[in-house]
Amino acid sequence: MYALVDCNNFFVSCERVFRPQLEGKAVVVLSNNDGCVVARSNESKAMGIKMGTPYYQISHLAANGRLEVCSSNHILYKDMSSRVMSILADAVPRIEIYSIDEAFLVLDGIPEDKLAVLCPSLRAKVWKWTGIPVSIGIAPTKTLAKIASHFAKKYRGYNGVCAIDSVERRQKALSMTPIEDVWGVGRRLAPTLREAGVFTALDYVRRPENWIREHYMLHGLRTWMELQGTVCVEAETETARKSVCTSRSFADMIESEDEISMKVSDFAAQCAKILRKEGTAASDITVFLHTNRFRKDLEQYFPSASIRLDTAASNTQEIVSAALRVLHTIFRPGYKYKKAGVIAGNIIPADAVQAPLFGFNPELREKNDRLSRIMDSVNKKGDSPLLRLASQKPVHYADDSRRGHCSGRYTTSWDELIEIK
DNA sequence: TCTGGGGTCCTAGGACCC
DNA sequence: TCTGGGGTCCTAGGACCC
Repeated sequence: MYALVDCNNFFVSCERVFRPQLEGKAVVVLSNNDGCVVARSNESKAMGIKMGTPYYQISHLAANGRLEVCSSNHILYKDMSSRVMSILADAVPRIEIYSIDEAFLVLDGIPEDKLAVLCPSLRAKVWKWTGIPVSIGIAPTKTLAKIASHFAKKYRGYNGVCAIDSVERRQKALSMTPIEDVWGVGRRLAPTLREAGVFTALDYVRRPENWIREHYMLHGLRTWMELQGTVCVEAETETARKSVCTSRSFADMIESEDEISMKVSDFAAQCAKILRKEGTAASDITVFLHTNRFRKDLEQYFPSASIRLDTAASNTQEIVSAALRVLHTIFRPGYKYKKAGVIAGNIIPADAVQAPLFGFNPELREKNDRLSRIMDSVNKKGDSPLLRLASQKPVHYADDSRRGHCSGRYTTSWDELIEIK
């Protein structure tokens, strides 16, 4: 059996832990630049505010006091997440952290009588120790556990824990689950399924295997089996990540290549820092630019290009230099850019980097790597890097992202940063 | 005026090999 | 006019997830 533990309205719940006055109120958490809604309390959901709603469309609600607004505070959310996850990890032999607010518990080998008390007590413990409310769904497959957790969240009678542990319960749950709520059925598939007369998860499993295979291929077949209780989405083995991406939308559109270069340098430096932290190196560097897709009155341009380094790298100098070279090939003047990003791909363990036979300068590589290590040790404190390349954003530049409603760093320290300043 | 960020997997089709 | 058969690998793009 699997249990899916899902934190309720996670970002909002994190904010509420430290600002209890938000309890019972309609609250939303906004994305970068206070752009759009990424988390909602039950009260704001009830007001009809949808996920992804642009903030400017609901800002009047905040102005007249009907809605509380928080800018996103990922440092806080990550810390709260690790607290929740460590409690879960202590309780069961095996846990797979699926996202910042969700984890699958692998319940194999836990006797049934213990299972019945484990999940409710775990939920109580997380609540008591962190202040985060969670819902738990228990079922033989991950896809069914997802459905069970929806029920646990939606109906108070379950007290936050719902198990799909018999054929009858499964049938009932499937019949009550709209097809678009099934894990693996997204925005694109749901409308075509409905057109084909598939409205619920039960409709879906009643279709013959061949029909599923023909229209939805391997992915659809897996979901079809999982919904019937056959495990297809296996327990994850710990896999190394394959790419790392840093990208941002800009509060204001940017036209100059110099200014974009500064941003791209920062993004590339951030990717390099993550590579080093994880003990890996990348050899594919991709840079992309976006104009503002919502401005139909402006010329649009969405370029992207990559280069492959001869030798996988993780030092800031080489990654940034590669990113700037790529940027120069795609940048075209005359456009108003709204977003840029850097992706470092083809990631390998740092100790598996192979140098090419020719054209590789080990002394230079060692020098670059050492410099990056030194930068890391100096920059360790605080989150605004003190040492950076000249191509990056100068230290005296203001943080230009919009974050008008940010909460404090209640669980992580500012002291080191203040000391440095 | 104002619209997020970061991932994974799968498939089709092209490039290349003999 | 008419142009094989079989295989692998890589990549771009599309779908999905949170």
